[in-house]
Amino acid sequence: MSPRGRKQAAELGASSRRAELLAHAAEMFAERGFRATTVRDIADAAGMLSGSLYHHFDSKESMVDEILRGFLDELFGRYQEILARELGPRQSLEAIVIASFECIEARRAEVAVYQSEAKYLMRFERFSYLGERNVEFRKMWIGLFEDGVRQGVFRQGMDLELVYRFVRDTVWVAVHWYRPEGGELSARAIAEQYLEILLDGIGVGRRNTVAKSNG
Amino acid sequence: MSPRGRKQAAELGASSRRAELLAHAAEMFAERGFRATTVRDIADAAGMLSGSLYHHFDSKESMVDEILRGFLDELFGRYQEILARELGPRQSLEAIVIASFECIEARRAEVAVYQSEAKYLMRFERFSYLGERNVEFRKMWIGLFEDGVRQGVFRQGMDLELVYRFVRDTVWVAVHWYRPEGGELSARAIAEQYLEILLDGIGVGRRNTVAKSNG
DNA sequence: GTCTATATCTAGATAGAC
DNA sequence: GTCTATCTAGATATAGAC
Repeated sequence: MSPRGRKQAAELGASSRRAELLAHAAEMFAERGFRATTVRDIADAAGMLSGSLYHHFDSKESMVDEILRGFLDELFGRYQEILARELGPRQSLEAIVIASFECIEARRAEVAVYQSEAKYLMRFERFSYLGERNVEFRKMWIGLFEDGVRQGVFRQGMDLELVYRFVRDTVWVAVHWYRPEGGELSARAIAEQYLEILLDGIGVGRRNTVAKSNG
Repeated sequence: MSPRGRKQAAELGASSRRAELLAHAAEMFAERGFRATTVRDIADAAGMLSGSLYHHFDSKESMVDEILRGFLDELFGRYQEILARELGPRQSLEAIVIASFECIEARRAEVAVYQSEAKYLMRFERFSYLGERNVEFRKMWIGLFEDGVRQGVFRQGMDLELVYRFVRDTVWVAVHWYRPEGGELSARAIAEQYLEILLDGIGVGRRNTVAKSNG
């Protein structure tokens, strides 16, 4: 083997070990939470001792950082790509919801870590990008809804800030119960059912019968 | 003051101190998470030293236990009460959603603790009641939706397990952003907007236009 | 009922041998 | 690249004085 070949193999070996450690870490951060997971837990899962882990990462924080950056970059790229296609508000909404559920399917652990730890981590300067991403995501969603209302495909008179929060939350909390392995429901199938509820509602016919509050 | 009066005052003092400590604990568990909150944090907030806290509670676990039991008992009682009124599926749904948002308003910290810590705590025997409550809540919701479909007020052909999860999640995750103090939106006002989305959807007219998956 | 002092444990992280 | 050994900090919890 040439020196170059050896070097490449070594790098591949090192990076695959890194990836393996990250995968274990993501799984455990998702399952028990970031703070409840010890570096010993992660090292154990990978069959090494905690000291050895520091050859690959310089802290537990660096691990969660890498996990979150990777996930957010991909997700944001995917959303941008869909919007760039200019399908119109309704089809963009559908594509984005489907992409989100597919993301849950493909990167369950990462999504769960983001979902349950972002709020806590955001307070540290190192993780300020989490807040920035939130702003971007919000702008994207609200813009989509505004377009939809303007074009007459979404109802008028809704509080779009609320709509945004409901959609965002409902899509992402699914990560806590969605297990593609066991059941038969594909990400697409779930997305379709969800979109049916979101676009048409669960009621039969239009109502406007909820008693309005006095205040 | 009579001996009896003194005893009552002492008990009242003790129990109000307990309540105060629990309130601080709930606030901090909600904000930073159960494990990230130290007994020192709680004691500090109440203006005492960590050792003194153990005069009132025998462990940090006991504190979160008391918080969750109190919250779940009240919430479940409230739901039962609404169902006992036999208002029919649609009005029951509306009343339960409104009651849930009111609960978020009135007991924000407790709801947040339940929301973010139940999954972790459930694995310990001491907190097995969390799992039991989940089963009861699920039975109640699914039953409500089944009645509604049977009576023709909710659409047929929906996966009610999915509907249940979406409703449950959307209602409860609101605790992470809903701050009644600042804004003008009352719990009732949010519940109404939410019910409008849930019952009628955000789309204009019926569609059935989501491309069905091939699988 | 609170304080002081401290026992005990567990965590993240480092240094140097192999 | 992994192991052994260990440092340091911070956590829960306890005991006994006041």
